[in-house]
Amino acid sequence: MSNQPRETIPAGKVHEESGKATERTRAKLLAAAGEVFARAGYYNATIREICALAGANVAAVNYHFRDKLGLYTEVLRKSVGVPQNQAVLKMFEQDTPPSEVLRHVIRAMVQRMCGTDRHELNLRFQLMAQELARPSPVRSGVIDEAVRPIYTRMLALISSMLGLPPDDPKTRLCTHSVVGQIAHYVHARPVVAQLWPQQKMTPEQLDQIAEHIADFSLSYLEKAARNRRNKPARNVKRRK
Amino acid sequence: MSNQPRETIPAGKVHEESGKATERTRAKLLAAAGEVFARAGYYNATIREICALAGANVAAVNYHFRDKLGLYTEVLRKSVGVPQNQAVLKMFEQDTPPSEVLRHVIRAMVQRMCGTDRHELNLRFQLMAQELARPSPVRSGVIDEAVRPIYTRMLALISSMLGLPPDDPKTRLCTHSVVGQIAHYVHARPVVAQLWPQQKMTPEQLDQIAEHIADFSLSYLEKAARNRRNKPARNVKRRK
DNA sequence: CCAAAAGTCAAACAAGTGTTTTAATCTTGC
DNA sequence: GCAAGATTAAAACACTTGTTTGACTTTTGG
Repeated sequence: MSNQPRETIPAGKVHEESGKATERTRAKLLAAAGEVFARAGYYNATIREICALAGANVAAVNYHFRDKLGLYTEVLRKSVGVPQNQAVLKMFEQDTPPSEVLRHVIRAMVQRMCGTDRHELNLRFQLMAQELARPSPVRSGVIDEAVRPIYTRMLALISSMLGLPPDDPKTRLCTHSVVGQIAHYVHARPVVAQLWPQQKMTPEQLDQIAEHIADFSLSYLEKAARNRRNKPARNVKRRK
Repeated sequence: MSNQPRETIPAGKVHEESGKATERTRAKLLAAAGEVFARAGYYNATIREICALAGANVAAVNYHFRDKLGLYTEVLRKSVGVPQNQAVLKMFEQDTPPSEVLRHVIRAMVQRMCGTDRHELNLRFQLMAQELARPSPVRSGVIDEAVRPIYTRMLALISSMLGLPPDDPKTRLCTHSVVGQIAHYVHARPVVAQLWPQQKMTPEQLDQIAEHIADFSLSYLEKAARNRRNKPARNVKRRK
C-alpha cells in the first residue's frame, strides 16, 4: 500500500557502472565497508553505519556476504589481491641504492597510512594499520597475506644494508624500529595532535615526517653497515 | 536519585585495606580495575569482569564511583598522582650524560609498558600506553597530566642533545621516533608475535629491545649533535 | 538494643550491536 | 504475462554492555 517511504533508486541511474541492481548494491556495500573499516577498524565499524553510507539495508550485508566478518574478508580480498598490490612490492626492487629504496618505501607508507583519502591503494595500508593496532578475527590471514610480504621484503632490504641474515635479531629489531616510527603516527594520531598541535598532517608535513624517519633510520643502518664492513667477522658493537 | 549529578568522588579517604568493609570493597574494585584497564584499555574492559575479579557486585561500581568513567578516572588519579610518579621524572635528571639518561628512560619505558606484571609503577605506563592507542573520554586530561610531563622532559632531553629548541620540528620528530619505536612493541604485540615467533618478550629480550632502540636512536641524535656543533648556524642537512 | 543510614545483592532495564525473520518488491526465464 | 526465484526492507531477535532498581543485610549512633 505504502509508496516507497524513502528515496528509492533515482531515475537517472538505470545504467550505472555495472548493470544489475544487485551488483550495484554489492559494490556500494564493499566501497562503504572499505571506507568505514579503514577509518574505524573491524570492531569499531558498525554494519548500520556501513549500510547507511551505502544506502542499503542492514540485511543486505547478511544476504550478499554471510556476516560482518564475511564482508570484512571480502573487503580485504579486494584490497589485498588487486594487481596494484604488486606495484607496492615493486618499490622494493627499484634500481637504486638500498638506502633510496628504503626512503621511497617509508615515504609511501607514511603517506598511505596517514593520509585521509581512501582510494584503492591507500585502503590496503590503512586496513593493515588498523589490523596492526586492533587485530580482527582474521588477523592471522591478513598478516600472512598482506603484512608478511612487505615485512619480508623489508627484512631483506635491511638485511642487505646491514650485511646480516634476514632473520638475525638485529635485522628484525631494525625493521621494527622503522615500522614502529611509521605506525606511531597512525596509532597515536589523536595524542600527537594534542601534544603537537602545529602538526596538522598536511601532505607537506607527512613528507617531512617521512624524510625524518628515513634520515633517522639510515643514520644507524649505514653506520652499522660501515662497522660491519670493516670487521665482518664479529658483531656490531660500539657502545660503552 | 537524590544524589547531585556529577558530584565528585570522596577522594580524601586514605584508609587502607585493613579498614572497614566498605573501604575494602572500594580498594578491591580499584585494584581490579587497574589490572583490567591496564590490560584491556578503557573500552575493552567491562564492569562485570572488573567486579568478578574484585569479588564485588556490578552495582558496587555505580555506588562507590559514579559510573565506569568515574572508576576509570579514580584509577588514573591513584596511578598518576602517586609520589612514585616523581621517581619516573627523576630519571630525566640523573647526573649522567644525556645519552645515558635517554638509555635509562627507554629501558624503563620498554620494561614497564611491555612487561606483564602490573604493580603500581608499571600500571601508570600501561594505562598511558592504552590511552595512546585507544583514547578514552578523558584522553585530554590523561595526556596533560600523565603523558605531557614525560613528553616535555623527553623533548628537553633530546633538545639538549641536538642543540635545538624543544619545540623545533626536528626535536619533535626525533622524540616521536624514539617513543614510536617503544610504543610499537606495545600496540602491535600480537602482530609482532606472529611475524617474529622467536620474540617472546622475556625480560632479557625486553632488555635487548631497549638497548637496540637506544642504539638506533642515539646513532642519529649524536651524529646530528656533532653536525650541529660543527656548523651551528644552519640546519642539519646531510643527505644527497 | 534498635531504628536509620550505609552498603550489598540479584534482578531488571536501556541502549547498542550483529543477526535473522518475514513479507514485500523486483528481476528473470519461459 | 507471469510465476518462480532473487533481492530488498522493516521489524524483531539474541546477546552484550552500562546502568538502575528495590529488597535485603550490615553498620552506625543514640
